[in-house]
Amino acid sequence: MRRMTARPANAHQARLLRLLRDGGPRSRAELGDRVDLSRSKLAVEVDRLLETGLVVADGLAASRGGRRSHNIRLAPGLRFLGVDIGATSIDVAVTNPELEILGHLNQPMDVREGPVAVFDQVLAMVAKLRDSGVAEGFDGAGIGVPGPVRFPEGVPVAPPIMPGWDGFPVREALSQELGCPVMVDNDVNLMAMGEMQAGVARSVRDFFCVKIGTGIGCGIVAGGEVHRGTTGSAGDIGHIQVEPDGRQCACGNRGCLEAYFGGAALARDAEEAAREGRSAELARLLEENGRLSAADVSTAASAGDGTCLDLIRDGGARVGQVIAGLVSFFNPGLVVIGGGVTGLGHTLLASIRTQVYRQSLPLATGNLPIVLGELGQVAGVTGAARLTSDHLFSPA
Amino acid sequence: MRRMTARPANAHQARLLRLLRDGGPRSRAELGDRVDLSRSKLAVEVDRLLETGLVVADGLAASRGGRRSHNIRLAPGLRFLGVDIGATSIDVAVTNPELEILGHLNQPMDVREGPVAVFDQVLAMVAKLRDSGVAEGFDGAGIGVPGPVRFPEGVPVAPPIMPGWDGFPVREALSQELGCPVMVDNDVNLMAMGEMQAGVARSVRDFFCVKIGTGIGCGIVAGGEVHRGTTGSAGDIGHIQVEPDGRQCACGNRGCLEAYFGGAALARDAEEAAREGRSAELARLLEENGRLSAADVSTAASAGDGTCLDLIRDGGARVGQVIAGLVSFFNPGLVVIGGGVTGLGHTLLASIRTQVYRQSLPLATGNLPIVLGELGQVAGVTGAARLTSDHLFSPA
DNA sequence: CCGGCTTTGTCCACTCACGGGAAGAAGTCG
DNA sequence: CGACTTCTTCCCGTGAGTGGACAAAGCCGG
Repeated sequence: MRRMTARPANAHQARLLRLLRDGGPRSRAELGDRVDLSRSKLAVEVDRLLETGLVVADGLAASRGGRRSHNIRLAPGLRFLGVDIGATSIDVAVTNPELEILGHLNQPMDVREGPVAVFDQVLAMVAKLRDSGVAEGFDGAGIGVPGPVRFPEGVPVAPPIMPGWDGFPVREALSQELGCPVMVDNDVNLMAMGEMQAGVARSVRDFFCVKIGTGIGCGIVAGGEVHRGTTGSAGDIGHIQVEPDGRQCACGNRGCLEAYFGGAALARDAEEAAREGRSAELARLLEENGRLSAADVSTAASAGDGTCLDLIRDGGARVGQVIAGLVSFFNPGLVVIGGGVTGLGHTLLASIRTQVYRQSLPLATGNLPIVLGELGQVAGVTGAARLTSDHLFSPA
Repeated sequence: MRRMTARPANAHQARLLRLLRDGGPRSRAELGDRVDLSRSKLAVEVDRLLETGLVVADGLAASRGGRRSHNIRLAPGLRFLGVDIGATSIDVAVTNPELEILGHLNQPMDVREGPVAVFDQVLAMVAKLRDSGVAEGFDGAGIGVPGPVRFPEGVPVAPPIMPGWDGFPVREALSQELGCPVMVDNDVNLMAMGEMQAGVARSVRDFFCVKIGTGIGCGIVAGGEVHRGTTGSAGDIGHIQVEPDGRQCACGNRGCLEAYFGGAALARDAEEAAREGRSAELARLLEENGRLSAADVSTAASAGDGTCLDLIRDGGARVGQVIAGLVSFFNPGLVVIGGGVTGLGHTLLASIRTQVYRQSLPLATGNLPIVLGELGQVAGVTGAARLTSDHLFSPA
């Protein structure tokens, strides 16, 4: 099953490949308009790409007033695999060379079951996608895990919520199984890359992406590049203190953001509210399922449950408080909110916005959009595919 | 007085110039070891640099076992000017091409007197340095101002503590007066560049630099590059909230960091303590001078005054609280503390460290040095010179 | 349908950057 | 003083890249 996908031989070829990826098929002439190369040079490079099979000719382009040009597109058989391992579920998707999703699967699974069980699941899902006919083999794969990663080696380091994964050679193992190059990164970084590729953050060079799921993390993009930090733990904002001497947090400290908001905290608060009789709706749902989740809060809130709306507003204010600080520090051009709890939608967003606009200085917030991510569940896998293709479409 | 300093013609020449700047004079052979160029190519580029006068031959190098090599150094007549405008004082310095300081002046001055008055002062100081013989003209100048700057244009934008400077064409005006290219940046960014050039942050690629002076700011370096943010206000951490519904701050919000710590807050707290009779030492100093400053607190603290030590410890804890959050977010490899109040020294540092190490996650703090800046008062001007030479030593 | 005009693709000769060999200059060391 | 090493210069071969010329292909008006 091993594929040896060719790699561009130089920066020019890499540039051309990325243009074709992000802008779709184009004529040679249009490519020429975009890159600063002489016509002869361009012809040579395109010919070489055609030879290696990375791009193919694809019919004639529309005329621009003279002789018609031949269209060039990325080899349509190229396939990228994106895997997004969340705390409680796994997403797997296959994309074409333009990073459009051809097939997508989602399956609940607790990451704490450990790398072996998770890998089995991932491989089963990959097999299923393969059987559905969208791909035979892969030219590259990207995988996101919910914890810090030593990026160059592709190995998780000291991940708090995924015991058993510390030091597990994710890249190595997956590359072995799939027979293609594999990139490993933190799931929030991939979400940020996804939104940069196909979502709200297209053409934004400095932004961050707050993912509120079971935990809370943040992908940082500075100058168009993902900032991973010295040990790969940049963006780990779930344990920033929001309340001195506040609630006990699982990490051992007190008053962490995650002790007040995020899927886990929200579920706990909801159960408490249900038991204390503060919300009939929640009590009913608790009775029904035996336990409550963030989704239940979302449901009840849309049904107009006041207690739930308060929970969301309070949580949004906490997150907003943290984001306000980070906005002052980083001065981004955009803030994206994503992750599982985006079901909470505009109530949450409004609450976050209020807090940020009130607390940060006008110069930093003056023209700062705070928006929900566009890609939802596929942000991570899209980002994974982007990371992979960025790597493959760079000089060998 | 106008000088037309030559610029490197290509990236190779720029590389060589920076090597000579940061590593001092070297032989052609040593240069060859550092850059990936053939002997012939290197010889050609060095010859061209010699022709333009940017570098000069300078005697013979020590033998490495064979024929002795000719030393090459940057033209010793090159002069960079660094200007650091603080809230309450101005620093001006002249450096040689290796960015070593040849002459340095400091003068108290309130930035609120406006750009015209400040410029007069700066030009007077420059003239004084010129008269002292360290320079005749300048090949480039860098200037730091205590507020956000639109970097490409070299213009301050909406600076809270320097009314009258908004939109003042600093680059334009200074360039006119000095007859050389001028770069303008935020003072904390320059401090960070200074520490990166000649201080504790040499060879660190991701760090930030917290400057505690009258206000509190933070220079951010990501991937070896200063991060300025979308509107140039990145690092403006003085108004991050540390206490919900806390003290009223001059910015209109409540509970800002600067309402609790920094030169202004410290002076106010000290005067209050003196009036309330909590510190005999402070009361004496207040009587003597009519008012108190951060420096007085420092003096009293070294004399063992308990109230002052408490003030410093409390302030350090507040700053530490903010830094802890930023460390989680950014995961730097180093945190540098600088600015006027570093006179408070190790009491402050200890307090900050305690807070950060306690509050941030082990992975981010495990190997995170938190240190005082090495350069003190010359950090800003050194950074200004560095910024300028970076610009001059890049392809035209 | 034909001939001018535009755009695109191919070819070719010229230039120039670059690398590496050779030889000479300048030192070291025994 | 001679063998060896290191550094510098000279020179030529290679190959990449550019720009112009020309051919091919299409549009459009007559």
